[in-house]
Amino acid sequence: MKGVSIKDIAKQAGVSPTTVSFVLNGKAKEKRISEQVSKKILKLAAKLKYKPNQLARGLRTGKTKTIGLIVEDIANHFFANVAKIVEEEADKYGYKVLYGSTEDNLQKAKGLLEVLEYRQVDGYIITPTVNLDKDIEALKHARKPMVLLDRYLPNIPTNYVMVNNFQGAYDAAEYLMQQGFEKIAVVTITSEQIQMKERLDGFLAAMKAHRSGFPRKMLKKLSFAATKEEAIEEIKSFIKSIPNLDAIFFTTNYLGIYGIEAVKELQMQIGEDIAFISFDDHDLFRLYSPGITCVSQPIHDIARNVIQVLMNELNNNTNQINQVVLPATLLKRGSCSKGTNARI
Amino acid sequence: MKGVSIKDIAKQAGVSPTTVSFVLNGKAKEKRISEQVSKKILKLAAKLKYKPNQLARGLRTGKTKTIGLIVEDIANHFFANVAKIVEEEADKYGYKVLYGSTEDNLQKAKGLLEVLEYRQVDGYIITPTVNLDKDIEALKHARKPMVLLDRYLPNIPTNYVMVNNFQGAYDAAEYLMQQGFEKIAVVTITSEQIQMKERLDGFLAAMKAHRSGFPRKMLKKLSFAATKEEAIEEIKSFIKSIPNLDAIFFTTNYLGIYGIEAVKELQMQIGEDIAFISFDDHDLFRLYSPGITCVSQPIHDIARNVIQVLMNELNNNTNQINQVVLPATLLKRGSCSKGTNARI
DNA sequence: ACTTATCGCTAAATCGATTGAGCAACAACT
DNA sequence: AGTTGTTGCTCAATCGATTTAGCGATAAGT
Repeated sequence: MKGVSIKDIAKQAGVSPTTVSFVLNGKAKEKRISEQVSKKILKLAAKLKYKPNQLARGLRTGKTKTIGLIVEDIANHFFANVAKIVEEEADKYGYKVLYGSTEDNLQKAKGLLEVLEYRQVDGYIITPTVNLDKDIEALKHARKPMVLLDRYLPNIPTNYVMVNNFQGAYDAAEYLMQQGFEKIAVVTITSEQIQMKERLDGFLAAMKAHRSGFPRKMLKKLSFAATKEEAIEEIKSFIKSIPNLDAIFFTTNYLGIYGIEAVKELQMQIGEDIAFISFDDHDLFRLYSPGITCVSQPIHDIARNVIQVLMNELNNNTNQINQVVLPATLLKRGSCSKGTNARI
Repeated sequence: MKGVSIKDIAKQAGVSPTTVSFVLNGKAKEKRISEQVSKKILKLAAKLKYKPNQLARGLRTGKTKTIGLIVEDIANHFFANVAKIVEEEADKYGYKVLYGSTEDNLQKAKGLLEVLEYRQVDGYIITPTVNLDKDIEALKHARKPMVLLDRYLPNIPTNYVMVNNFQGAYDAAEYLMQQGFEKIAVVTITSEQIQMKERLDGFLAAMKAHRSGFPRKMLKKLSFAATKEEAIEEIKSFIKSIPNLDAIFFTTNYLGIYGIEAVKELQMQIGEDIAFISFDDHDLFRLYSPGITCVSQPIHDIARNVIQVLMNELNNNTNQINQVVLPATLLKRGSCSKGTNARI
C-alpha cells in the first residue's frame, strides 16, 4: 500500500536521506559520495523497488513530468493518431500526457487550459480555437513551454508544428484543373480557424492562377456547430445549386465524410458524376470505391516534431522560436478520374 | 509565475493557514469558523484567484484526482471515442485522465501499469491484454479502484464494462443464415483475448444451432502482430481457399477494414459476390457502397458506465463488484442482401 | 604546530496543503 | 469559587523528495 521512501533506504543503508537522494539522482560524483556507499544505496533501491514519489518531487521541484494535450476532438482520426504518437514519444522522455478536446469551443478550451495550469503540467501542446489569443499570450508571457498543433495564431509568435495548408490545397485545386474539370466547388467551415483559411486561400490562389477567377457561389461555408444531418442537407442543396458541377474540394476530413454522404444521397457517383478531394486522409477515403483523392498530413512527423520542439523548450529554455511547417501530400486516387468509370 | 498559496490568503486575512484550509474545504461549519471569517477568506480566495496546489494536496492526502486509461490503441475508432467520453465524464467529477496504448503487448501493458502506479493515479480503466492477470490481481489486492474495459479476465472477479460479445456475434451469424447464405466464414485473431473468444463462440453457437456443424476450414485466425499487408494477403488466400464462399464475418473493426481491402483486391463486390459483417461500427462501414452491416457497440453507454463504476469505487469503497454487460446492436446495411445488386 | 583544503557526508529548511491535538476566552452551572 | 462546556481559532506535525549550507575528520601546505 504505502511505498518505499527515501527514508527507508537511508535507514537500511545507515546513511542520511540526503545522501540517498544524491546517489539516486546521479549526483554521487558531483557530491563526492564514495563508491561503496553509492553502490550500497543503488542495490538497496533496486531491492526495495524504490519509486520516487512524483508528488513530493514535483512539489519541491515544480516539475510534474506531465504535458497537457489539447486537441479539437480526440475522436477525430487525425487527432487520435497524433495523440497516440505524442504519448509514445513523450513516454520516451519520461513524460505522461493529460488530454482534452475543445470541440472548437472557446469556453472548453479556456477550461482545459485552466485545469492544466492548475495541474501544473510542465508543457502544453495546443490546438487553439479561434479567439484563444489572450490565453495563449498569457501562457507565453509566463514562459510556459508550449507548442501549437495543426494551426497557429497569426498575431502571436509561438512555436508551432503544422502542415503547409496553403500548398496542400493549392496542389489539390491545381490537380483538379489538370484533370480537366471545369466547375470546381469548395466546401469549408465558417469558423475563422487559420488553417482552414489557409486551405481556402491555397485553393483560391490555384484557381486564380489558372482561371479568370472564382465565383463566390462556388464556395460553401458550413457552421462547425451544425449537426451532421444539417450539414449534409446543406451540402446537398449546395451541390444541387450549381449546374454542371464536376468537382468538389472539402477542406477537412469530417467535411469530406459529410460530402460523401451527401453525394451518395443525391444518387451521384464519385469519380463518375463528380470528382472529389478532401483534406486529410482516412480509412474511408482509402477504401471507398473509388478511392477518394486527399491531401494527406504526415501524422507521424507532425507528432514527432511537436514532441521534439516541446522537449527542446522544456530542457533548454532558449528564447528561440520553432515553427515547423511540413509538406502535405496529394494522394491521388480514383475519385478524380474524368468521365471514365473510376471504380477499381 | 508562482501561485497564490494558502499562506498568502492567511496572511492577508489575518488568520492561520489552518483556518483558511478549513474554510476552503467547506468545513467552516464543522470546524466552527465564524461567518465573518469565512466570508472574508472566501472573498480573498476569489480575488487572488487561489488555486490549491494539487501536488501538495496530493502528497498529503494521497489522492491525485487523476485516473489512468489503458486501451489497446487510442487511434482505433472504438477506443478513441471511448477515450473522448471518458475524459468528458471524468472531468465532471474533477478528474483528469492519463492514457496509454498497449498495442495488445503484455510488456507495454505492464509498463503502463507501472508508470500509472508510480504517478499515483487514483483509479484505473484498463483494457487488459492476455496474461495481464497477475498485475490486475495485484492492483485488486492493493484495493485500487479499477474497471476493466472491453474485456475481462475470467479468473479474476473485478469490475468491468463491456458489450455482450457472444450475443452480438450470435445475432450476426443468425442474420447471415436468415438471409439465406450457405457458406459462411469467420475471421478472427489468434490472440486469446476473451472478448474475441466470446465473439467466435457466439458465432459458432449460432452456426451449430441452425446447421449441422461448422467446418474448421471456414475459420481463419490472424496474428495481431502481422503487418497490414500480410494480414490482407492472408485474408485473400483464405477467401480463395473456400469454393462458393458467400458470406464472411470479421470479429473486430480493423479486421473488417482489412477484409474490405482483401475483397476489393480480389475484384469481388461486397453485397453481390459476398456478404459481409464486421464487429464494431466505423465511418467506413456506414458509408461504403454498399453499407457494411456491423455489430455496433454502444460507445457512449460503455464510457459512461465505466466512469460511473469507477467513481463508485472511488467514493464508497464498498467491496461490491460491478459487472456491466451492454447489448450489442446489429446494424443492417446493404452488405448482406443476397444476390441482388446491393449498391445504394 | 598551525592554517587551509579536501573529502564524505548530514542537518534542516523547503515546497503547499491537510489535520489531530489543543489553547484562550468566555459562559454556564453547581 | 471552581468545575465543565462551548466557541473560534491556531500550532505543529506530516506527506516525500530536494537542496543549501555546513560540519567533522583527515590530508596537505608553510
